[in-house]
Amino acid sequence: MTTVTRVPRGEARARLIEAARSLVRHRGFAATSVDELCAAAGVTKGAFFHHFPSKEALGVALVDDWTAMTGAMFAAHPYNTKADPLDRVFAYIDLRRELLGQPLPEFSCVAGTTVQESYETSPPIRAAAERSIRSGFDHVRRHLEEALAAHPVPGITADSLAQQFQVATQGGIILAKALNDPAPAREAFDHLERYLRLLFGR
Amino acid sequence: MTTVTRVPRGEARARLIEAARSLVRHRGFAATSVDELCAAAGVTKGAFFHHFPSKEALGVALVDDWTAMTGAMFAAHPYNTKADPLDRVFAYIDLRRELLGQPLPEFSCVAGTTVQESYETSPPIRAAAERSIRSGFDHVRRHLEEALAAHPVPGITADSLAQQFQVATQGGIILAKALNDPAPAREAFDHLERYLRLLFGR
DNA sequence: ACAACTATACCGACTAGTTGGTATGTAATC
DNA sequence: GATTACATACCAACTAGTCGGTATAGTTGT
Repeated sequence: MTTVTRVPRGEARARLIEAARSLVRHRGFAATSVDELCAAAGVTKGAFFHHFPSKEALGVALVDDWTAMTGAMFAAHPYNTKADPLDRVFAYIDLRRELLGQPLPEFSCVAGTTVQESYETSPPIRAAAERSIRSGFDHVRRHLEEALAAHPVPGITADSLAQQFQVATQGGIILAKALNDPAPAREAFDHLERYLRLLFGR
Repeated sequence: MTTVTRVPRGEARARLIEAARSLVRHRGFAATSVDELCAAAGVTKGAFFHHFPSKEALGVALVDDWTAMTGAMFAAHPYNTKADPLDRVFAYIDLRRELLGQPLPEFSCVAGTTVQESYETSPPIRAAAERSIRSGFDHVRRHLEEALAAHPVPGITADSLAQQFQVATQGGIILAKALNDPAPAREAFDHLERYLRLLFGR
């Protein structure tokens, strides 16, 4: 007697995205089949193609959901309340380092993983990844703008500095995957912090 | 009358790796089929499985070939002859920035792309990517060791600093792919150079 | 010098299983 | 009673990998 615990009506879409987030982080997008996705979500193919016109469309939805998820997480964090903008930036770095305590597939970035496979093959997914990455450095950019307004550094823009946060994040993840060790990802933030302290004279 | 220009005997293996390098950079490993690989190399499936026991084996060969290729390229470059180790490091950064002048798929890193898809699904490919990444920062590490010996910086090791070169490289590539623009990759090296100048007081 | 043998390099048809996607049906909800 | 939210059965195309065969190069005995 197999207990057919069905996914409650209305939850299929969310479950599919959840399953996709996990599977894509572990295996990548191309290597994850629609059938696997459905099995992991506890849903049939009918449900899949009811909610998404294609696998590609799920990819876009996945990345956009990721953008919203991470955005909400960073926006809700108490580090935003600190008075000094540079303190907020350093607290943000602390937060990112904390995230690296989880197992590797748990801190890997859905947008970063996805864009590697789709930047040429799927414009819609690439565009979604771009939105995600941009939203990522928009978070720090505001704090950096404030910090630079109070303490200008010649030749440095908030924009290009904010990009370095994503460079450290994404580069750190790849190193961690290649060396099978989260340490280099952590060190990437150590160096970024030191760089900022040198720039701002802290 | 179709001119069946056959690949000369003995070249099939090299052609397959060449084709793989190109296709993987454009589409990723999982999304590239063995049939596509053979077609691009101008070779049949018999040749493929004569030289490689599996698609995974080709992946390993591809990444190892990549390691040898890039290693030889950096080793042969004139920047190695400069007297001052830090000058060598800066010249290396210049070289990397120059490479970013090519179209995106041409400067993307085979190891970085591959490890994203295979770090959990294929231990042999992940191991090959690890070799590649390590060989990548071994190049700069020697120069950094010399530079640090002459001008020690408290709390900084050549190893962890060398890793930052790969972080900048890999992170820059992902940003470039996501934003569809090589500029952030170049800026990653600008910031890395400024960081080094601050650390070493140049 | 040449035939006989062996090993390597490659060809191309085939297969069993998987792929993304569809067509049609049915139960719940508005 | 119409729309939404699924389930099930199905399909053509493609997947990695196999297998019997052939063409070429190297080796060896005479």
